[in-house]
Amino acid sequence: MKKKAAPLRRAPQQERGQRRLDKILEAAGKVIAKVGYEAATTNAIARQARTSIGSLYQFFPNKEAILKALADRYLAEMRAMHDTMLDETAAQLPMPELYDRIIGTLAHFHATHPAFQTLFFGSTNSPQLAAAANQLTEECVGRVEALMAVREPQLDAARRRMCATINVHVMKALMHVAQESKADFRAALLAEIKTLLLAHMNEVLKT
Amino acid sequence: MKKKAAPLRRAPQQERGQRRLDKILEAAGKVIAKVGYEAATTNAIARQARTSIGSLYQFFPNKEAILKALADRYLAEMRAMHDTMLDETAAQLPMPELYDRIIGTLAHFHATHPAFQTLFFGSTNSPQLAAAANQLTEECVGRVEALMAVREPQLDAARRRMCATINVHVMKALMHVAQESKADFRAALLAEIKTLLLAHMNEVLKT
Amino acid sequence: MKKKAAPLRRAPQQERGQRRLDKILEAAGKVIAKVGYEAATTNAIARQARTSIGSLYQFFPNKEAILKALADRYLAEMRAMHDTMLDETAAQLPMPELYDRIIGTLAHFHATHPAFQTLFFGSTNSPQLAAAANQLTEECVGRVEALMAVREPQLDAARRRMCATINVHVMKALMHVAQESKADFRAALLAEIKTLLLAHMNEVLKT
Amino acid sequence: MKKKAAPLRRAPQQERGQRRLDKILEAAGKVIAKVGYEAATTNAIARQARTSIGSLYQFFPNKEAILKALADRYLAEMRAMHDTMLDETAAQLPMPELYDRIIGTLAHFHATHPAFQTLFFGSTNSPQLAAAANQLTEECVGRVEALMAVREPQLDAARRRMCATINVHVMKALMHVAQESKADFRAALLAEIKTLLLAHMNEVLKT
DNA sequence: AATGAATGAGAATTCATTCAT
DNA sequence: AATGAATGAATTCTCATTCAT
Repeated sequence: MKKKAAPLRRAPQQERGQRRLDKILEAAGKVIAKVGYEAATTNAIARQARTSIGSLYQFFPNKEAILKALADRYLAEMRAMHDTMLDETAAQLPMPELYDRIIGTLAHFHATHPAFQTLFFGSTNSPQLAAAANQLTEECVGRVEALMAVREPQLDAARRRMCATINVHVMKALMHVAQESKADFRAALLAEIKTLLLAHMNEVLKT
Repeated sequence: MKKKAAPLRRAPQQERGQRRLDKILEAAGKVIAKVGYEAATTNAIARQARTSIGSLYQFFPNKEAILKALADRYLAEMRAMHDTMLDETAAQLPMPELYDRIIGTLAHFHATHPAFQTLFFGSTNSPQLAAAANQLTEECVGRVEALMAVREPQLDAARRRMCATINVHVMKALMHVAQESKADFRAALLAEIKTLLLAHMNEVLKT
Repeated sequence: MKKKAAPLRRAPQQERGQRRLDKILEAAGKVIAKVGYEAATTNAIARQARTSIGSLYQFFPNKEAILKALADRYLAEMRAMHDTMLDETAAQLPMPELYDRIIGTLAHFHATHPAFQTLFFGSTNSPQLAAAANQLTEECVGRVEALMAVREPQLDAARRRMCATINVHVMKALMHVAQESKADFRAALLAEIKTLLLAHMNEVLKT
Repeated sequence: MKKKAAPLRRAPQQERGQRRLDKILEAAGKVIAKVGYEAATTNAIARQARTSIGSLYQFFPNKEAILKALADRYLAEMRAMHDTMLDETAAQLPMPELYDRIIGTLAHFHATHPAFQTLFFGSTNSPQLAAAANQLTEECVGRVEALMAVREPQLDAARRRMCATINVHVMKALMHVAQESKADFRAALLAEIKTLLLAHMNEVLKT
C-alpha cells in the first residue's frame, strides 16, 4: 500500500471551502475521539461533518490525507502553544511556577483536542501518521531540552536529553490518565505530576 | 458483528487441543507485534499458527475472542510475574533495590511479550479489550498500593493511590519508550526511571 | 443513468454559445485521443475546454450526448470529405489514381482527427455511439457502392456491396495500423493498401 | 495507477478450484462479449459465474488480472490453433487451399471465443492488456512471415513483413465484420477474403 | 448565464465468518 | 475434527450530474 505525500487535493480559495475543510477536520477529530483511529471511516467523518463523501474527497485525496491534515493542524496548534507557554519569561520563572504553567497549558490543550491522544499515541499502521507522531514528540523533547540548556547549563547534554525525554513522556502519559479521570482525581493528579517532575529535576541537579 | 461476551467456544480438554490453542495465541501475539492490532487478520493469525482458519474458529467464536484470550494470557503471566516480583521479601527490600528489581523484571517482561504493548495500550474499538486493559492497570495499581500500604503505612490512602497510579503509568510509558530505543539509551532510561520514581517517593514521604 | 435520445439541450443561437460548443467538442476530441474513451471524464473535458462543468451541462444533457455530438461532427466532416474526394471527376479517374486520392485523403483525415478512431472503432457500451459508428460505416459503404455502380455497372449488386464493404473495412483497419506506425512503415503500408485493393478489384472485374 | 504483474493469487491445486477458475474466466468472456471491456464489472463477472465476489478475489488479485488471465488463455488457444493450422503440410499446400484452411479455422475460433475481439482489439486503458494485444498481433504476423519465408523465399524481408502485416490485420478486421453479419453475408465475405488476399499475394509475387 | 462546490450511486477490494467436504 | 473454499457486508474512492451562488 504505497501512499504519496498526498497533500490537499484542492486548496480552498473561497471561505466557504475553508469552512467546509474545517468542518471535515473537526468531524474527523470527533469521530476519531469517539471510535478510534481505524474505525473512523471516511463515510462516518463525512456524516459527522454533515457533508457528502464526494465533497470530502474533493479536499482530500484519500483517508490518510485527512488524518495527516488533522495531525498537521494539531502540530501547528501545539507549536503555537509552545511558543506562548515557553516564551522568554519561561526561562526566568522559578521551576515550580514553570511546571504550573506547563501543566495547566497542556491540560487545557488535551481537554480541547479530543483526538490528539488517539492520533499521536495510538499505534497506527499509517507510516505518515507514525512519522508525524514521532516528529511531534521530537519537537517537544527539543523544546524542553532547549529550555533546560538555558536554565540549567551545568547539565551535560546526554543527561539533559534524558530529562527532557522523561518529562515529555511522563507528561504525555499522565495527561492521558488525567483526561480519563474524574475531576477530583484529575486535579490531584495534575498537582502530583508537578511534584514528580520537580523532585526528579531537583535530584538530577543535585548531582 | 455481534459483541457477546464470547469466551472460548470449546474448552479443550485434550492436550492436542490445548497445544493448538497455544499455537494460535502465540501466533496472534507474533502477528500483532509485526503488523499491529487492526492489521492482524484472522487468516494471518491462522497462517502464522500453521493451522486452518476453520480450526481457529473452532476454538474462538470471533476475532475479538482471540485477542481477549491473548490479553487474558498476558494478564495471567503478569500476575505470575507480580507474585514473583512482589513476594514477601519485597516488603523488606530497601527502596532502591526494590525499584531495581521491578524495573528489571518489567523490562524483561516487555521484551519477551512483544504484543503486550500494542494490545493493552493501543487504542482499540473493542470494549472487551479496553476492559481488559483497564483491569490490567487496575491490578497493577492495586498491587503497588498494597505493597505501599505495608511499606509506608503512614501514607494516607488517597495519596497512596495517587502514588501507585503514577508509578504504574510512568512505568508503562517509559517501558514503552525503552523498548523502542537503542540499547544504550534504553539502559540509561531504565536507570533514570529509578531515579525519577525514587525521588518522587522520597519527596512524598518527606511530607 | 437514463439513456434518452438526448440531443442538444439548448440550440445555441448566439455565436458565443456556438464557440463554446465548438470548444467543448474540440476538447472532447483531445481528451479522448489522449486518454481513451472510457477514461475521458466530463470534468476532464470541461477543464480542457477551459470552461466549467456546469456550462458543459448547459449544452449537453449527459456525457453520451457529448460523444454523440462529436461523432456527428466527425460524420459531417467525413461527408464533406467524401463530397470533395468523390466528386464527378472521381468517376472518370483511372483506378490507381482514384485509390491514390482516396488513400491520401483518408490518411490525412485520420491524422487530423485523432479521436476519430477511438470513437468509432473502440468497443463502446453506448448504443448511441455504436449506432453512429454503424451509420458511418454504412454511409462509407454506400458512397463506395454508388461510385462503383457508376464506374463498373457490369458488377452485380451483391458483389458490388461486398467489394464496397471490403474496401471500407480494409481501409479502416489499415489506416488505423498506419496511424500507429512509424513514418517509413506508414508510407509503405499506404502504398500497399493500394496494391491490395487494386489487385482485388482487378480480380473481381476479371470474372 | 500502478499494477504489478499480478498473476494468479492462488494456484488452484484441487480440481474444484480449477473448475471455478474456469467458470470465472468463461463468465468474464461472456460479460465482456455482452457489455464490453470497461463495463464488465467484477460483480457482474462474479454473478455470471454464479460465484461470490469474494471467491473471485481469491483467485485474482484485481480486475485487470482477470482480463489478463482471459487474454492469456485466448493467447494459448490461439497458439494451439496456429500449430494445428500451420503445420508442416501448410507449407506444401496450394495457396487457395491454404487460405481456405486459415479462414475456416479463424472463423471458427472467432465464433467460439466471443470476447476475443473485444479484449484484443478494443481500445483499453490497461497497459497490460494493450501489451497482450500487441503481443498477439506480433505473434500472428511472425507466424505468417515464417510461413511465407518457406513458401516464397524470393520475397525480400521487408515486403514479406508488409504482406504478413496486411494479411493479419485484414483477416482480423474482416473476421470481425463476418462475426457481426448474417450467415449469408458471412459466408460470402469469408469467400471474398480469400479472393482479396490471394489476389494481393499473386500481385506481389508477380513483381 | 456561468461557475464550481456538492451530491451520491456504483465500482473495486478486503476480511470476518460460515459451511461443504 | 480439520480444512480451506465460499460468502457478502463493509470500506475506500470515482465520476456523472445537479444546484446554490
